[in-house]
Amino acid sequence: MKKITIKEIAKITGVSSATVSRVLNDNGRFSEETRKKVLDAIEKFEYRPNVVAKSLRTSRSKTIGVIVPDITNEFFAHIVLAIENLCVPRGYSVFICNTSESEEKEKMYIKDLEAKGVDGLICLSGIMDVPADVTRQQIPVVCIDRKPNNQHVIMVESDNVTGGYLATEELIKKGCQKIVMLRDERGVSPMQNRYVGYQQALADYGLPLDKNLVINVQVDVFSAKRAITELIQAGVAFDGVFAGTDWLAFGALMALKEHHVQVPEQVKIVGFDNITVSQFSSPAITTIHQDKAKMGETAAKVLLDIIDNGLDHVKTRNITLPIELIRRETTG
Amino acid sequence: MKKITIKEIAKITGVSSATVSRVLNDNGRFSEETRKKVLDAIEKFEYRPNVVAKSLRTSRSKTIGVIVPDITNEFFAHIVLAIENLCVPRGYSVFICNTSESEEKEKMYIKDLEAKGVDGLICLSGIMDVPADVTRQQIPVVCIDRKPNNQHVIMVESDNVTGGYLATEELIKKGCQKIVMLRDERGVSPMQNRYVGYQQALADYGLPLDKNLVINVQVDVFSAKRAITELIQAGVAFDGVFAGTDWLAFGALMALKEHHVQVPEQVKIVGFDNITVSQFSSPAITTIHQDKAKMGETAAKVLLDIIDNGLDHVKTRNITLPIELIRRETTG
DNA sequence: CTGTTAGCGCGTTCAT
DNA sequence: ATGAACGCGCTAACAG
Repeated sequence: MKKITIKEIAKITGVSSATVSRVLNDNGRFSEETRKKVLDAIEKFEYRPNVVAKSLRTSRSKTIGVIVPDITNEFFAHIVLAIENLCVPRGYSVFICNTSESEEKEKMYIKDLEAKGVDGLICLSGIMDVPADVTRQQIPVVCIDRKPNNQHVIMVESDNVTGGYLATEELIKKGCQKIVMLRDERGVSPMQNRYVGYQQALADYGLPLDKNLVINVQVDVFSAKRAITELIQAGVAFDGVFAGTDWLAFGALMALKEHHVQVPEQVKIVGFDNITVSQFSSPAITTIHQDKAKMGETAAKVLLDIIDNGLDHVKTRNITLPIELIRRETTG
Repeated sequence: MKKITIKEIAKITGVSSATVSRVLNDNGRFSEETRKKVLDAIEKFEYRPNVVAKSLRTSRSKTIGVIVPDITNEFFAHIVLAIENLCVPRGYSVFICNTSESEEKEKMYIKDLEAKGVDGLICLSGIMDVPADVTRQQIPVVCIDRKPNNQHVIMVESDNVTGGYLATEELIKKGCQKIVMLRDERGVSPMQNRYVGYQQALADYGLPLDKNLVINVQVDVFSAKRAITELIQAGVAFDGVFAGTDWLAFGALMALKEHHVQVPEQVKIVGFDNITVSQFSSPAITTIHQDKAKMGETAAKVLLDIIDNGLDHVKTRNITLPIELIRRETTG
């Protein structure tokens, strides 16, 4: 069965295609009678506008692109889902693009999305800056969880400094004196801010900053496990771990359990993100909750706002979302 | 900066737009000299073809749609990632659509994707049948992990019967006599097949099928936990649990731990899927590994094959992928 | 090897 | 309130 076009609907109803178009887009300048006729025919013949043609004509694709490092990462998946849940009801479709943490892929995807004529872009926790020739194209861009150098880019992130502070404070208040921090070796901005919070808390409570306890790791369970194992084997004394992500916290927990270090009795742990692993591990991991849904929703809202009303219309270029300490067993 | 078009490249290089198009698509019928000229101009002016116009002209969008119940579900996320990893290098983009398990949304998305002119569709573990008016449109459809009624739909799934068999057999061989099965109350086809395997194994080893041990639950941790808790409280005797998914297995484990039932000493557990929760829970859960990457990859491969060569070209309409028993601590 | 022409399906003047 | 005509950017058929 061939697809039916606007022209055929016009012929069927005995009006011109222009009129059908007007009815379709509710542009006025048609009588109630013709509206009925046209709508009936559309219903009857199951007409669907060809969005490609529409897109070519209007040069608006009603589509946005999302660049994400890894969709199998629960944290990102929740954000992406929130973006979609906001955009689709407003008539926008979403291209989700996995970069697998590859800078090259990221660049490739952005160019590709540009060629596809997306109306806007959301970049999640990306590595590189948004290419200048993209932003020059006037395509609105909103970044989540990453500080780009481009000035004219909007940014949405959690209050990582406060998060780092609360995490560290919790450990201190529960009696920890020597607190390890496990952080992303790449020194990305969110992790850097968590580290700032860590330092502030130590300072506020009169604890020294011991650089030997600040460990840079790759962001995966086993790197964390290895790092903590090495610490134990080297005989380094510590009684608390602030892990930059829940997976790092879990890796730390694995290492401690394996060496029969009691958690939380001998060592306490706080993670970051509040993803399921922290909820369901045993003992359950105290963590800093990031409102992933809100992050995605906010970014999408701002982006659609820019698309509709222009960049100048937006007041705040840096949106910081509150975080929350979730107390569980590892600081019990 | 305005976007540059093929016509302008033509003017600049002093050839016709048709020739530029030929060079662009490597369609032959142009000299090496003009190729150079055109390519240079393209490079210099950073020309990018307008894929929307191309799409309108060729009525091929180089885009496929993926319908998925929930992208935050690790199992689905891995499949989707595999699909994308296969499609993108072959020049196809992927629309990922979350139905949130809603039949209405699923229907809506499929119509939407149709209007967008996707070249093909992959449906993941969907609830309803693919609407007839979509398949009538000749849009190729491949389903993963779900048995649709439509005859002309290709199907990719794990060998769930064997999976159910191996899971149950493992429990039996480790000494279990009264094996609970936790399964999806909706009776979807993959789960049904796992149940068939469960029955076969029981029969082969001369164990009776006790309907009281076959429990229908919603597919989430807490439903499983509740179901097992009720079983314990009701004083039902059992020494093994075959859970239809790893999350169900984990819920069962939670309930058993809470009631101080030793796992695996008193009750053994086998899950299904092999996702991280089974790997990292303590004790780690024995499970049936599904090759998610392969599932996504296979479905995508077949779909692109149909798009390129037509449906008739495909030999097997039902593709079954092997599974594997992963022994861990819950059957230790 | 290359240019001319004719749409793909739609929205949008500019008429009436 | 409605229709005719044009063109968005591109590819395919035909002519040379």
